[in-house]
Amino acid sequence: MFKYIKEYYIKLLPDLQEKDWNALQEKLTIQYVKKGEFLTRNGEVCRQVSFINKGILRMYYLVDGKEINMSFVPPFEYLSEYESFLTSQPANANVDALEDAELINLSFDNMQLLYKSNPIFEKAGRKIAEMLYISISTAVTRLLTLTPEQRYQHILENEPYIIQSVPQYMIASYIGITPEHLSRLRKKMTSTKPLN
Amino acid sequence: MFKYIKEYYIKLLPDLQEKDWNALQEKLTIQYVKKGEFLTRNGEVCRQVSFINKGILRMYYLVDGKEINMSFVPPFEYLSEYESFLTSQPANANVDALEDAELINLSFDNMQLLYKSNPIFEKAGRKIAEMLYISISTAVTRLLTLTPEQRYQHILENEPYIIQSVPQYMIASYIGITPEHLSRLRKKMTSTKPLN
DNA sequence: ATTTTATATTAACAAATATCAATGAGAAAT
DNA sequence: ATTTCTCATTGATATTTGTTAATATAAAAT
Repeated sequence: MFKYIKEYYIKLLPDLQEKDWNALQEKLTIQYVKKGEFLTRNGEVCRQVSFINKGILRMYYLVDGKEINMSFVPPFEYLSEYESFLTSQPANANVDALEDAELINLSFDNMQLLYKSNPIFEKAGRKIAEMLYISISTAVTRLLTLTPEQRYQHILENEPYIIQSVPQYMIASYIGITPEHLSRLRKKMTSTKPLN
Repeated sequence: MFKYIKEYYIKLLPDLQEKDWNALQEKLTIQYVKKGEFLTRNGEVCRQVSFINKGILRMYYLVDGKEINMSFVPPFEYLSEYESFLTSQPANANVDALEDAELINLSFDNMQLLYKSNPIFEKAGRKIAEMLYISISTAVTRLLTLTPEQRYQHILENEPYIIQSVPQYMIASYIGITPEHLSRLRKKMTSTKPLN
C-alpha cells in the first residue's frame, strides 16, 4: 500500500531514515474514492493533501455554471486544494475523481505535528511546495506564451495520460478554449501534421 | 537598510530569535540596479533571490521577439527567476528593473548553508514557497476563469501599483491581450462605468 | 441487441481579439 | 521652445474564437 509513497519520499529526501519514514507512515490514512465522488467541494475547507496511489483526480472551478478545469493529477503525485489547505480558508475549487481512486492522505494537523517533531519534514514540505510552484509556474507560462494549438500539442507530448484518460471537452477548458474549438484545432492538426 | 526585510521575516516566523536573524543577515548582500538593467537574463542560471527594498522589478519572456510579461514585483516582496534558482538550470525568463532599484540578495549557496545550520530556515523556505505557490495559483485561476476586462479590473482593484508604475503596453501582455485591445477595453470601461 | 446517454464533430453565424497603419499626446532631451 | 521619442489611441480590416444547433459516434446501460 505504501510502496509508491515511500519511494516518493526517498527520492525527495535521500537522507530520510527508516525511523523517519515510520513516523510519517503512522500519520497516513487511506481513502477510497469512486469515480465522480468529491474529495473537496467549493466552500469547504480542504484539510488534507492526498498522494494518489491509483486513479486520476481533477481540480476545477465553477464559473457561471460551467466547469473550468485547472488540473488533472495522475498516480504517484500529490494533490490538494492547496490554497485552502495552507490557509484553512474555504476552497474556491472542487476536486473529484475521474476514475475510481485510492488515496493516501495526510491531514493538516498531522502535518503540523510532523513539522514540529522533526525538521526533515519541514524540508519535505519545502521541497513539495517548490515542486508545486515550478509545475504551476510553467502552466502560467504556457497560457501566456503559447497558442491554444501549441498548448494542446504540449499535452500530447508531455502529459499523454491526460489525452488517454480525460474527455476532450474537459481538456478544452484546461487549455482555455471551448470543446468545439478544440475539435476544430485537432482536425486542422491532423491535416497539417508533419510527416516524421 | 535591513529594516523591511527583518520585518518580513519576523512576520513570517513569529518564533524567530535575534541570533537567527543575525545569522541570516550575515548572508545577505546589497545590489543596486538601474532602470532597464537586467537582474537575470534568459539562458543564464539565476543564483539568488532578491528582496526588493525599493523599485519595481519585472519578469518576462521573449516570444517571437515580443516581450510577454509574467510579473511585476513591488517593494517588500521577494523576486527570483525561481524555476532557474531552484533547479540551477538556465532561466527561460528575463528579469529587469522598471525603476532604479535597491535589492537585498540571498545566494543559492548561502541559502543551502542556512538550511543546514538551522531548521528555522527550512521553515522560512517552506513558507515562502507556499506563498509564492498561492500567488501564482491565483494568477492561473484568473487567466482561466476571468475575461480580459475582468482581469484588468482585478489589477485596478488589487494591484494598483501596477497601474501607477507599469506602462499600459506591458500590462496588456500580462493579462494576455494586445496593447491596442487593452486601450479599447479601457475606453469601453469608462463609458460603462458604474456610478458608485 | 437495443436503447440511452455521453461525448465529439460539423456548419453557419456572431463576437472577441489581433494586426497594420496612422494619428495624437506627453515626457524627455536638446 | 522645439524636437525627438515613447506610449496610447483610433480606425479599417483580418483572424481567431465562441455560440448555437444539428448530427454523428462511441460508450454505457438495459
